[in-house]
Amino acid sequence: MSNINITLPDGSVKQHEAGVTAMDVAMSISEGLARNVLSAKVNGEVWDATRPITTDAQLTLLTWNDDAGKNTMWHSSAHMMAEALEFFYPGIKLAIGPPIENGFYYDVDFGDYNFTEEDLQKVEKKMLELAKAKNPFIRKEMPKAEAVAYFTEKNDPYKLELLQDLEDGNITFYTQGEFTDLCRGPHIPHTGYIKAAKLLSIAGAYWRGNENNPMLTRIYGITFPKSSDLTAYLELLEEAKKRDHRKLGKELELFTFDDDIGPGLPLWLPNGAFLIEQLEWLAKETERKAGYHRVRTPHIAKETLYLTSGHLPYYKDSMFPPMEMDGSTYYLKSMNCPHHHKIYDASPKSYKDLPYRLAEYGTCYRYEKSGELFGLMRVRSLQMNDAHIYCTKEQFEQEFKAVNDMYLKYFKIFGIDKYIMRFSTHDPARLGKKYVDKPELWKETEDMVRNVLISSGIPFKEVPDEAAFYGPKIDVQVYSAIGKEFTLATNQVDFSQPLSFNLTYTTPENEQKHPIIIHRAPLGTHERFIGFLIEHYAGKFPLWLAPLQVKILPISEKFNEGCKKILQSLENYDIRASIDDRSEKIGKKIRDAELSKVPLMIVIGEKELEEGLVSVRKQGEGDQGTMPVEQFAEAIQREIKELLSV
RNA sequence: GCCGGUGUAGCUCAGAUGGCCAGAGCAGCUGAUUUGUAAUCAGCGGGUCGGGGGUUCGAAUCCCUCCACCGGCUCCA
Repeated sequence: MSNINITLPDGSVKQHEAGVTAMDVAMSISEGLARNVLSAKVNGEVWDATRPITTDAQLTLLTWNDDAGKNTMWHSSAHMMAEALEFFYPGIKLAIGPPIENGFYYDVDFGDYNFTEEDLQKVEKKMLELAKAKNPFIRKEMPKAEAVAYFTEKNDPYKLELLQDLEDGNITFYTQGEFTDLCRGPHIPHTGYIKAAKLLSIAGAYWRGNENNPMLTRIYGITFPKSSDLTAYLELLEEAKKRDHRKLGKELELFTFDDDIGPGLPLWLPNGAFLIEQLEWLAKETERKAGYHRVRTPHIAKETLYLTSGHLPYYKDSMFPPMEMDGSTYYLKSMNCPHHHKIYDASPKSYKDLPYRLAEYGTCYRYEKSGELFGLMRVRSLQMNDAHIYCTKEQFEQEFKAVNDMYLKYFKIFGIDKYIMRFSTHDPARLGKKYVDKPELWKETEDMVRNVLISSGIPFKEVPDEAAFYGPKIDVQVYSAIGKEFTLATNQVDFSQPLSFNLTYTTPENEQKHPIIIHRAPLGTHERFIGFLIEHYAGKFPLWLAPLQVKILPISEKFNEGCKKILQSLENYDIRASIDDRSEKIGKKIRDAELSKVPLMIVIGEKELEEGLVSVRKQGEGDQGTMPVEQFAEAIQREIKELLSV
């Protein structure tokens, strides 16, 4: 047996016999480490920790602390769940069972059986039994013909379909206990690594994600190497539920839905409307300083507008149905762009007018399919922080960068630090179908955007075939407290609509040229942005946003009159306050104020009124001691200023 | 739109197997109390049991249908 060199992440090289496994290497380091190894990265590829290594290799041992290690365990867990399912429901057909961000799922065709939540528990129990058995995962390479024969015998059309796309010589099977599956791997050494399992939910899912394919039953689950991890995870889920914007929106009286108004059409209650006005104020201030003009446009327009813009053929199905009026067809607007283009075009433009920036909190209506609606995050009526910048090619870089800087400024104000910029480009194969057929312009604008992104040092991820039909776009992806990923804001480049609308400007050489358009919406829509903020802040809005900033709590009704004077002084400082003048005990008033998440409370009794002081209490933090009213008010003003000047 | 689930008072929820006037807590209103840092006491009002249709002597409960919401899938200019 010859020796091979194993290079570890710290750069050290160890000699081992060829055929050594990652597990053997781990053992040679320490037994404790070996117990935690789930899989291993061998020359960049994730392998079973028990798979023999026959050549010199870079080796990274993967444990629960590595995403790849977690994925290995969850992937193995999906297999184990499949084994448990086959135990109870022989003859079911299995589709795919991958690991996901939090756990794993398996798509299953149960035939006529209706698998419900009640069935989850016994499957869960069986899984734990299988885990205890410490069944090893055994990898086996398989010729394609043999694999096809196996699944033909097993009568599993889904696996056979998957096999069609796989190359012969590249097919592996994994077996653990009584279960064998077509699988690329890798897997954990044996099922005993799984100490806790929870099946979370059941859902329908189309085979291969195509809505024309049959619907399978998807079972979601999660497993852990320690049962305390599971408990912690379930607590986290509970916490997330408390932050759900739909729940908090009701509790804090921000918005509501009504059957007679219609699905996806939020009604903004006074507190929610206040948030909207604060955001609009912020946007207006920011955009004024950045040289935008504010405009206003109607909520409907003629069909001809959307034919010119080219939106109609792409989006007809997701627009509200048309209205016939006076011999013309009208649509509720689902985007503001063409309206703004018409404003640009209302008068001739010269190069001296550019960049020309038009901003509007525009109200749009989109017919989202009923199943796609989701609280405030996906709605049918929305108010967008929209603007369009018309500029020359030479101005593009600077304008685009300014827009990006505005995004970053907003993120700082709101303390959003977990986000990614997703740069969506076109797919040349779909020119003329999904994308306007201008290959050279696509390349040019995509290069321009990419260059700005690189030169400004903003981290981004490039995704092909996700662009808008008229140009590449940058989406800002954020993560809500309940773990869902959302596009919060979007930023697009458009070389196409200036041509469709024949928008031009006069150059210094007295020629007519088309501008480039930047579409941008850093605060997205009120609906989604506020939905996100509710979860982001868990309903505890920062002082400048909080609809009510201070709740004044008199110790007893005797002091209500005195509190009115304090209220008056706070109002003179533009502070939003109100008095709890009910005949309740102070403990009750504090409790109610705390639950309503008002950021500041002041407790007022005989002592305070005599000395001209207020006893300050912060939401969630308790008693802060006493201070003069003026000092309290100035502290609030100072904090707000700091929050907004980033 | 598709698969599965849910729908009882403003909110959170009880109401096996169909059977006296459909209940509780919180919130609301009225009164008493006049309170020192997370729930004072008493009384009162409030419900087409999501809508419609059916089965039955009798339906919140069983069946059909529509609507809305929830978990996903698909989609997201």
